[in-house]
Amino acid sequence: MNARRKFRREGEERRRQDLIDATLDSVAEYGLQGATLRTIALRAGVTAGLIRHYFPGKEELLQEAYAALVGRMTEQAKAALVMEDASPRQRLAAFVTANLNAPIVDRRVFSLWATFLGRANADPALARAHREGYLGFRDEVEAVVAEVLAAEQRKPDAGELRRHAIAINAIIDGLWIEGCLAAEMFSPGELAAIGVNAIEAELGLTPQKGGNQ
Amino acid sequence: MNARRKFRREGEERRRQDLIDATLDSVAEYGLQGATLRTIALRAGVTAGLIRHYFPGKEELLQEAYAALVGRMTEQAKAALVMEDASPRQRLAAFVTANLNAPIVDRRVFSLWATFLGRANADPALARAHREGYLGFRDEVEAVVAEVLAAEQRKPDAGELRRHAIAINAIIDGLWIEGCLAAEMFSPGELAAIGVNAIEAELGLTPQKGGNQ
DNA sequence: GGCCTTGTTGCGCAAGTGTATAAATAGCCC
DNA sequence: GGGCTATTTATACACTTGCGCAACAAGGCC
Repeated sequence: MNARRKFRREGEERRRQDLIDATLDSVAEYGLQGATLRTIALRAGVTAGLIRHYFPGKEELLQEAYAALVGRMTEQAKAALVMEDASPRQRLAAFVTANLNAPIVDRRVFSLWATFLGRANADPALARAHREGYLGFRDEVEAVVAEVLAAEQRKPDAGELRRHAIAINAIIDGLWIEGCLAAEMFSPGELAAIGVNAIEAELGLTPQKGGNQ
Repeated sequence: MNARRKFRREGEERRRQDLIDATLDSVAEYGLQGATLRTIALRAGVTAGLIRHYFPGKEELLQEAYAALVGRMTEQAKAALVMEDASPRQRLAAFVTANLNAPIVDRRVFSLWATFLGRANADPALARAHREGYLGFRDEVEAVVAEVLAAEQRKPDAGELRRHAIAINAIIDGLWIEGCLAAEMFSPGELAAIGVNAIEAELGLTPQKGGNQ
């Protein structure tokens, strides 16, 4: 009796990923305070002590988890931009639509985003991780906007371009938040439609017949 | 030696407010995990045991603190709407401008907002407090938008009005976040100008000469 | 001024935390 | 199949946490 628990050895990268995923799950469900090493380990199917074999401490685990989250979010968001043979305007619309539907609009992701961002004030490492992801996102927006306006024969100066990008970024972020916090208040696709309309109005694009395809 | 600490008796309401303020300060500075009863009490200038004289437990203290925060935020936000002798369009612009400048655009407030919202997923009481403040805000937006459009002789149906309010709310929220997280990236008044422009574009208002007063 | 109420302190406690470390065993190499 | 090693478990530890409770004293009341 009192037999020692059976276990399997996993590859290093696999185990690290499992621990990071378990961390994100725990934070999303119980918050930062509820995400203890024991909770995380339980969810990952290991014992708490193992975590220190892969991470110097809890803080580093949390930082890596946040970095992973930001990485996945921006990766998914940008993925919608790689459409070949599409007009800039269509690509912008597709980008907005992708960012205002599942899986990006998601309560769990929002909960994680807010939780970590709340600590960014006190933790420079988290603040940096956020800043990098955010600026990358906005650069992407600015690039597409430039293409859209160029296709319309318009030549905005740098300041105008920047202000458009800021506004469009705000529209996407704001709608994303509304969708995450109260998904049941919107019909499917409604947020995306509102977003595309608002953004095309911001850019002064003339509405296309049939709404927006 | 070992003298007992001197203290003053405060009025009940005053002490409760002090404790709530100390709680918000602690959460903003150290996050939810760092906001321990002892930290809060230290900042309030009392000992930890006293907190239980005013609140059933830590959870209730946090909930009341969040409710107080939401109340103050929406109160400040709505205050900009009570301008007499101003056109609806001017009132809308004033509302947007007020929401995109200090003291509403503030790192500390954002940190608190994000921290509590991150836990709203798991804590229904926090979720309710947020929902109430949010819906009140959006109703306010919708009412002003209705006035603005009426002044332009336009008669939007309920759905159109709702979509405008959603978009405008998103613009304000999104710019608010950008401002809170990276205030140094924007010149004074820039965010408000971007917001007013975006919102007037959303509503299809013709630009007024001299930009927006 | 002395008493009485109750706001307030100070201390203790059990539960839970992150970390340290020794003991065990899974799985590869030969 | 028998070691070797590094992954994994298990346990211990010092510390912090929220909470309970008894003693104390501040300040109103007579």
